[in-house]
Amino acid sequence: MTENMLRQRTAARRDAVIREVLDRAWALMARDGVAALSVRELARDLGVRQQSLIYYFPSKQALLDALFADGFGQLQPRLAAAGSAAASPVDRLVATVTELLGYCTAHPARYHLMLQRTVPGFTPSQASHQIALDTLAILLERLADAGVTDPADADISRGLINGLAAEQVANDPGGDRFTRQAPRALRALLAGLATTSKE
Amino acid sequence: MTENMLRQRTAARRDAVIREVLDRAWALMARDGVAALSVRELARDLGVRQQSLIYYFPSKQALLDALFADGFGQLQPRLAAAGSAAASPVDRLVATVTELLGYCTAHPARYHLMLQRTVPGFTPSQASHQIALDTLAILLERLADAGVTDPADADISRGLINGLAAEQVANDPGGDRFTRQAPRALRALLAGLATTSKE
DNA sequence: GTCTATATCCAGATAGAC
DNA sequence: GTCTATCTGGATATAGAC
Repeated sequence: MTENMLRQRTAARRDAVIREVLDRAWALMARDGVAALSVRELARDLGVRQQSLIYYFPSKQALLDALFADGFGQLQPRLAAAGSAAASPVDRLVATVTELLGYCTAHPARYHLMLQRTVPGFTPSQASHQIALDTLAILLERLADAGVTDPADADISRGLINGLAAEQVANDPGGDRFTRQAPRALRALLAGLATTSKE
Repeated sequence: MTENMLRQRTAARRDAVIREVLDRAWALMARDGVAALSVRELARDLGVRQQSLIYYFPSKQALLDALFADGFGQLQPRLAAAGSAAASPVDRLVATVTELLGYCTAHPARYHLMLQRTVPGFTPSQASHQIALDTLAILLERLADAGVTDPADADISRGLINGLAAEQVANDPGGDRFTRQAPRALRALLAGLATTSKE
């Protein structure tokens, strides 16, 4: 067994541990809220000492940043694949938005950390922020394909999408009162924007 | 001087102290974020001991609840008065939404506490929640006057309005990139909803 | 009404043994 | 890699003097 093979094995094990830590962190956040996550409690939940986690994540900031990047790393391929069999660009946009809203409402804690971004002292690193921008780019591309090329109109559309997610998570958690309106809301907005002058 | 007059004077003084505490709390939240507010720091800022504030607010929860109610108590008359000189129901709706978005972006901390509601352990009391509902009712009434009578369409409209506020506060704080689109966005959505079937 | 003193608990981070 | 031990500082809340 060469030294290189050993290094691969230990690296793989390290990745597996990190994966488990992130999964447990998501679970705790889902249960108690994003702001309630403490490294101590996470460690207790994992059966180790708080200090041992520092070996993997040197600070709480680093842990939150890893979670942020992890969330977008999961969301991005889902958005990219959404509506691949759609009959029209608008249908594909609707499918993409439905996928996004499904993710947000199924995982309110992720929505809070990744998109709402009101977690106490947290700001994503530049690298993690880039992953978020790349993911947002998918949505903007689908919007453009559906005819929303004006940046102002894209901002409006983003607002509607984010707003449906926000209302859903805040005022009907676990339900679909707001998100189920997304297809009609989007089609109506697109139609309205196309016929409403910019005064 | 009767005992009753004395009681009034001391009650007035108590109200004045409470007013000052709330104002300083809003200022600190605006500076450091809602979640960062601590009773200790607030007391330090006011020049008293943390324990003295408990005389006015028995717990941090009570303080946050008072702030929540105070914010809606200020917002409600502003919304009620908005667009009183408007030429049409739609114009009045636009004026009301503009007022709301102006409040949210001028006071992101209030938006966070009152409408975003992701403050660690905070849930408003039933009484405070009612004030929030009464305020929301003004917006719903203006929407109905503008022709949005279908509850589903009202939900969609709420989503758009809240979403523009959320995007503005999160992605262009201090600017007006999203909120300035509100009039066009609203008019377009209303027009679109009126002509888009519910399939 | 405001204070001192204190209780109790929790957080994140560091040093260094093994 | 994980541990024990410890540091440092923060939080909310209570008891009781003045």
